Amino acid sequence: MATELPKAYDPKAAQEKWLTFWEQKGYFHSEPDPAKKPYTIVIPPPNVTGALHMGHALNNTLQDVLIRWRRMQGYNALWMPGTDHAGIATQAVVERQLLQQEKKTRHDLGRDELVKRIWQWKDQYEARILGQLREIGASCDWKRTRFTLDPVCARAVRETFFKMFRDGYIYRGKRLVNWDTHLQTSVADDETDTVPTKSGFWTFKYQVLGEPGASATGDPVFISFSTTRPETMLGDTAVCVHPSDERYKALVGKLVLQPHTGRKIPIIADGQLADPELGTGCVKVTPAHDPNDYACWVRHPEIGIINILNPDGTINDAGGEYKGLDRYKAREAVTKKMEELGLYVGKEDREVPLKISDRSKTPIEPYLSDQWFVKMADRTDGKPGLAQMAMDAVTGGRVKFFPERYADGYLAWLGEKRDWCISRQLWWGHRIAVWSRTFADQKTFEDTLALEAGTWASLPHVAWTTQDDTRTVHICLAHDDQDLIAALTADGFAQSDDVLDTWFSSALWPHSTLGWPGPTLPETNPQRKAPDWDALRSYYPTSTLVTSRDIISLWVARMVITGLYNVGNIPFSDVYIHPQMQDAFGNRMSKTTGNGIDPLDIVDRYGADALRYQMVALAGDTQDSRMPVSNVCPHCDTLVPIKQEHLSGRTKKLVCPNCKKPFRPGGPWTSEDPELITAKQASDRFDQGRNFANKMWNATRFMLMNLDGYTPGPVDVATLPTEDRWLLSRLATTTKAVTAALEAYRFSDVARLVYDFVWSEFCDWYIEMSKGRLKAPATRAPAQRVLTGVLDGILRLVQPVMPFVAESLWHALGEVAPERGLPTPAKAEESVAIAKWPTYPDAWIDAPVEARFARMQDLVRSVREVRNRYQVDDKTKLDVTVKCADAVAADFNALAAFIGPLAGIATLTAGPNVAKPKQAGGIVRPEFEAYVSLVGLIDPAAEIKRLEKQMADKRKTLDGTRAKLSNEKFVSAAPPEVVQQQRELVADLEKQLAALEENLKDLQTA
RNA sequence: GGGCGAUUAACUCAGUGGUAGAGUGCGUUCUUCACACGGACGAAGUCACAGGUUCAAAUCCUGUAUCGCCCACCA
Repeated sequence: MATELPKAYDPKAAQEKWLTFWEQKGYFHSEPDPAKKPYTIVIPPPNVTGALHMGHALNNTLQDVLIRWRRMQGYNALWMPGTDHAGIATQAVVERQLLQQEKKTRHDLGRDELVKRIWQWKDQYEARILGQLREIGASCDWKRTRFTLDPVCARAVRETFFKMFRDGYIYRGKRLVNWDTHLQTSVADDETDTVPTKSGFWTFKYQVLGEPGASATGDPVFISFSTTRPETMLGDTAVCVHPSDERYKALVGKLVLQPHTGRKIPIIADGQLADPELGTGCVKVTPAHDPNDYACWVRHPEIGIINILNPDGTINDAGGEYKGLDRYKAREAVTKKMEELGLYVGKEDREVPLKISDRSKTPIEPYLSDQWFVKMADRTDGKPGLAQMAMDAVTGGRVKFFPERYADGYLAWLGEKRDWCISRQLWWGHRIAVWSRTFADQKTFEDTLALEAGTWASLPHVAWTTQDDTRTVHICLAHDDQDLIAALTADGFAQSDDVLDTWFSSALWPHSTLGWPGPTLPETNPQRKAPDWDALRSYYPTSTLVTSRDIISLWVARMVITGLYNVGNIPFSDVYIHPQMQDAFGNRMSKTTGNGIDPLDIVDRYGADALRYQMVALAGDTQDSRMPVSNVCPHCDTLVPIKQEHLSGRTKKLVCPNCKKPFRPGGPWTSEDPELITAKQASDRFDQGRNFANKMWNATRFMLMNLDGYTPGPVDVATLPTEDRWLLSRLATTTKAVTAALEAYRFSDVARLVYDFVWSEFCDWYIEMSKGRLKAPATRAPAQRVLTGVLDGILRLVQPVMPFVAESLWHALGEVAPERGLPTPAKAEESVAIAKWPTYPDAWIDAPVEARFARMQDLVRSVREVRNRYQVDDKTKLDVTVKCADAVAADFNALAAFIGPLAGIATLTAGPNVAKPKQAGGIVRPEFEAYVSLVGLIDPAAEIKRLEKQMADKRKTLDGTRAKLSNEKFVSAAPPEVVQQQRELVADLEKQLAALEENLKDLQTA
């Protein structure tokens, strides 16, 4: 007797066992190998800010499916794992923790100490993230794990920055940034939230100066304007009206008095800034503190630009008597002064959109600051324009998007060719390697340049540029030349405090992790492997990038840019964009709203295979995919679906509808609540995957119980019975379709195809049919060979999606049938993770056999339906007579050995001339003229009603189709095969209706 | 405001011109020797709405509505 498997699949045991096994075998490590074609994926590095969520589970499962599949296909498959330092997000989370736990700011700690703390945080969360990836079965090459601040990456960042600086792509410029006054850093637009906030809408007036400062009546003339931020009046450099606004036409060009500062500022006309319909139609212009005003200043630079804020949000010297006041205090003071001067017109309460920093949760100030930029525009000096270069890669088809439509967004964004601000006022990140000195006077500036420029120009690792308006020299070093740095420092140069935008290092990820700019850098971590030119040559460009659409511009576009710029080649040929997950109500999942699910909750409850199966199943080509979430009652394990009302305002307590006990819903809680147990989260969407794993487990279990005496041997398909040929036809078809779906990134098709084949065709039909054959010695051996051979193929097909259950069953099967396979058996590989991806001969695909089998299935289902409708118990065998063509009868006879047991038929008589039995029960299914002997089991009235309804439906279809066929236009315009098909349909329906009619008569006379 | 996507059974989704599909759930039934995380059978849909193209529309076109995502804007 073969080894017996437990009755149910135990995911936990399997996961632990096979993770260790795979690692020991080293299957996932890849080395450059000229004999094999490479297939490479670099992971979108998760931020080290926290744990992985469901979006990561989706993203990484899909990558793993591709990698495992290509590995089986014989590619040299490399999946490069790693994490991202996520500058602002990580620093903010550590700073927040520092403030909460120690009541300290980063300035209390100092740069070195804070960075040290963040490294500690990083080590902790990196380990956690990599552990989570491992747990869901990600077959990454862990030896190549990278972090965006690794020396390997730092070197690439330094090199890229230097090259871009030298080539004139990087420049110093002013930029109105989102300034976080609390963290004292600029933040990106997407790192802010806009929240409606109660505030005011003030209206003031400025007095118009000029000849002779009066109206016709001699009274002073005023111009009024509205604002939501009165304190910015301190920085006003103009007031602006629409050029076609008749009310103000006469005033354009005159000056007004800014009363707080005493400045005389002009009235200008600008159609883009002022809207005559809004407010007074006149608007004040504060270029340094408002994005629109800034844009106005760019159009009218003569008005000037005045910064009134210090980095901490207090008013600076430009604010005169208001200097040192916090901006909100200044707002009051400035307003009060206007009241005193009689320039205050009014105020209404209004809800205004206020930009809040995601990280510090404090209001953002638009703030003018010096930043480093990468120039994206086309160039006139023959060097390529970066944006255009990346656009050409997509329009030229070298980089392809799946689904294609995402290319449009990519091209539209790049088409704006907006420069990329790459400096961040942070401590956590790649520090910018630029040393700068601002000279106090023009002469020293020029003298120094005259003296030093020649020296700098002669050094290949030095690039320099000047900012003439501020008399500043910027020197960029390709590497830390300590002597030069010492000399520069002695000369008054200081290194920039800024670090680079996180996306700058992420943009290099595909080539920096593969060793660019080579050669080998000494590796400090003994467990990891340093990349070199060889790796870059072998694995670059990578094959597929798998990501979600929200970072197509931030990340994908920039990888294409730097790949082309640094390596001279695209970073990847395919970009697959997967859907985003939403909750049951179409809202995006997030921890803070509590509608997300922790993937490890799912692994724990349903198993990693179930999680992965579901991720694959929902990855269709639409943008979004919904996942209803439930809380698991910690008392009685009931699933309590999350309702819309639970989400608004975060319900803190739920009562289980089943056991009536209270619990705290799962969500963004940072700690346990001793009073109220916190629920884990779940979703019954994962049932399907869990059940599927168990189904395969039990199919294998059945086989192991029936493989006594198994001997391997070749199988000649042509001589096999119909059901075997049907199964092999289905296997070959399915395998081909699965392979095609993977090639086209149609993941949901993969899940569906495999599921249907295994469950419906293999288990429900073939295994059931094999039971009889396995009992008879004469037919046992071929059935065993087909069963093991097909299961072998199934496990291979399933491995990329559900590797744990596949590996478990592979080994279980291997114990009994180590040699197996179709058509010729071979020794099975030691692991399905490295087994060959299956392919079967096209000749196996046999449409006539499938058609015959479908008829048999129809008959079986029909008889079962009758049994069920008339409540005939299973022990009662039925006699069935089928009137049909000879060919069909032959099929039935060929399959009679199975039809009987499957449908509980005692005698089956089939042929064109069979006589209807004297006491027929009813028509089994109108597709056949089939009669079942059912004595005394029919309720004629109910049956007549049912038949009439059925006949009415058929007649409707028949009439419609007949009308269609009698239409000359249809017959002439439609393709001949369609016309033929419709004719057959009519004939079929007529036959069915006639049979139903006859049956109805029988019933009426009974 | 612009772009993209969605709207098909109670739920989650397939279905791109020719008789409406699956899984879950639901109902009936079966705990007989792979699996109750199971087997068998069944009920359930004006394919969001309105026009148009076509012999023929869930499918193609136009518009409307609702929902979602991205981008821009909001003195």
